[in-house]
Amino acid sequence: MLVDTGSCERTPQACHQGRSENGCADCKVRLISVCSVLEPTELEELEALSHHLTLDKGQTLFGQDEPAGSVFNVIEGALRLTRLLPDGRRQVMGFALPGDFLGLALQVRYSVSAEALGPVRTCRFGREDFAAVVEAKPHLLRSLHERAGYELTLSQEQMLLLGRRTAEEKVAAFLLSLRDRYARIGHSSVTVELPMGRQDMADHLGLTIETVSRILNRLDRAHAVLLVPGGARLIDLSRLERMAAS
Amino acid sequence: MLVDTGSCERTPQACHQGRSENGCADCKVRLISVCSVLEPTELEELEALSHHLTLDKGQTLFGQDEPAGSVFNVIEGALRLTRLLPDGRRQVMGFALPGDFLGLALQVRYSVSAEALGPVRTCRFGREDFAAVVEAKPHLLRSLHERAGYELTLSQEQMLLLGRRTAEEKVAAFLLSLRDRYARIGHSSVTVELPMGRQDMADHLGLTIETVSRILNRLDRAHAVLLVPGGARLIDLSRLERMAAS
DNA sequence: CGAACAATTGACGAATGTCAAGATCCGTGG
DNA sequence: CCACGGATCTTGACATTCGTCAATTGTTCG
Repeated sequence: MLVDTGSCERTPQACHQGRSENGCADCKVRLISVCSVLEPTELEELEALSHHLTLDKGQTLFGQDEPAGSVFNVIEGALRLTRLLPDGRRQVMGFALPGDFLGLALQVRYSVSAEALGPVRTCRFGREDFAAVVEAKPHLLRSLHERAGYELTLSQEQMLLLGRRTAEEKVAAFLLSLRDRYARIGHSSVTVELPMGRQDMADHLGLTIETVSRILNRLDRAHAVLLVPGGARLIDLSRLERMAAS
Repeated sequence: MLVDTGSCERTPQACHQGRSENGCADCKVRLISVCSVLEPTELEELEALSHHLTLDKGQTLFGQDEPAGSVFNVIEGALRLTRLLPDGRRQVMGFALPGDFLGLALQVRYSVSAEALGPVRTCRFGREDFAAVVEAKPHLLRSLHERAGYELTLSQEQMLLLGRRTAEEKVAAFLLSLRDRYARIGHSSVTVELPMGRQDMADHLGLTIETVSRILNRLDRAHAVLLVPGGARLIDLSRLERMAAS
């Protein structure tokens, strides 16, 4: 069961806030985030509106259908983005990694909830504030739109996976896609970090926790991957790629 | 099997082109399309760049991974948007209806292929032309971005369906969501048009054609729906809603 | 050390897929 | 108008994948 220690939006006093010590100029994710399209002066303008916000493992950044008061840049850590069915069945729509922007559709309500998988650092903006900046800077909107297009492509890939792949293909494709996403943000390694638990993977892939566990261990025994605590080393990439049937 | 009579982009001479007789001013979908945010003078400007294009049933408007030469407003008819796995398994990502804009992410390649489910009329723009207009009109970009957000929400809904719903829930939810989409574009009716075949529904819901057929007929026998050629009358809405488990 | 949680493993069952046979629909051409 | 043929849809019998339930092991952290 998930630990819900409350949303930061609803209980702001529970969250560490305040401007980052050194500002946007040496932000770790500046070059991979939406901010990469901003000029130095624009960056300062945005910085004036920013709030630093950190979460601990299990904390909720925002909940599905809540009014979208803020938008966020993920600086460090990972979150899971989920949607619930009334009876409690859960679908993990995706995982947010450093450089990702949460709330990029600028919609009135959040369409998913976002929960920290471990310690997370974010850069928060009031949605209205941010929308005003976007209104004045079409190239920022353009950048958001490009990201939305990328998200759309990712979710199409995920629909193909959920609808038409077998359990083994799903797990293999998941490991490979996670590796690609880490590579995109400059963290390339044969060992893929898996900050989420087995249940999160299952809810992302439309499987049960038992099936995910069985397949991961089968891949391990077959020396296609090497399971390590909190991650998996991809040993036989070409075999995984064949398995994933991409 | 699908009839692929060739892409219009590759064989333009096979397509009826030319400006609509009466222009954008009395375009049937103007008020529900992206064009709804344009002023009369802007509309004329866009009209100058537009080409009318029609398709017959089974024709391909564009193919997955092709360079995105054009973007389209759907004026009349319906298309299926699909992605293929190398071995031929197919996922229908969605169905495009009148008022929908194809290519709204303005990406370099199409991420899906689009095939006409029946006679289709579209309004075509060269992607570069359209992008230039968008560049000059931030409120048009804003409108595209809003639509992208809506698409993102739809695809999250679909991921939840594919990953966590049972076959019966999938079919019920599909019928209801189609009804909602028709209502959105001003075509409300208890009888939902089903311009796609059973195989298309199956590939959209992550099921087989036999399962879709069995469930639709079971719903019919249970008087929850009434199957009619090319559509379904939703008899017992509240039962369907309970089934869909939304 | 021990309690709580997370992951693994096995035995079994159910939902859905597969295969195969018919029925129905629909456009075409006589 | 009717008859034909192909495509689409329906239905049944059976197979398989994956889920369910339950027990066990492993891990984390006071």
